[in-house]
Amino acid sequence: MHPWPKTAAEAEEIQRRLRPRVSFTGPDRFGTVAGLDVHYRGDDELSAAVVVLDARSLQVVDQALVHGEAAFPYVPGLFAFREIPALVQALERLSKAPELLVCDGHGLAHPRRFGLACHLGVLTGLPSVGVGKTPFVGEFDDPAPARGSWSPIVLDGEVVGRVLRTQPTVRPVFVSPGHRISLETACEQVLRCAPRYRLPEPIRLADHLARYGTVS
DNA sequence: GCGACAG
DNA sequence: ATCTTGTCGC
Repeated sequence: MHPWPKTAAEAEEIQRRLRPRVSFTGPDRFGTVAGLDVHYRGDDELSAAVVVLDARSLQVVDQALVHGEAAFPYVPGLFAFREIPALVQALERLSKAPELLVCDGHGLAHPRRFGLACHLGVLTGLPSVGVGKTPFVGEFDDPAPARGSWSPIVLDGEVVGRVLRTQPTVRPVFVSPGHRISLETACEQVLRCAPRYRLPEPIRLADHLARYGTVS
């Protein structure tokens, strides 16, 4: 991870410079799907995990876990600079690159339209989608109670994501495109990855791996 | 100016 | 993110 920012101003400048590289078109079928998550143990110590699943069976086919330190303080809007170095290292330890990255954090639904999912996608060149557990930016209505229901997240008059209900009557998740994917395909993939629980399986397993050191 | 603010 | 018990419901 080349020149890493030292100040918030530098970090924002990097976001504005990389933002134009984001693409919203790409594959709409994926053979493998990777979930990424980071677990903190203290102020700076962290564990970054990546779990790769067969997109069809949702069975684990690969995984990687790295321990390191946060690369930047936590600042809303600059969250990616904290976890990206460790997450990229974890991705490099996989036997082969996954076809889609499911990130724990927003993508386009970001103040400068360049959240963690976009950043990770652009740096790796891989399709990516952002899945947030809580809202960050934009306005939205509560989606209907049925699984698959959704409502748009609007920021400055632009649709930047969707509030998606992955399970009946369960609190929805916030989906936004990362890189090389459309909002429609992003939601389709997140829903397919969450057949049983609120959070998509790739993220649940990555969280478990980062937290306990093992999947399952 | 003040408050809110992904993980 | 993390600090934290019991409790309600399928």
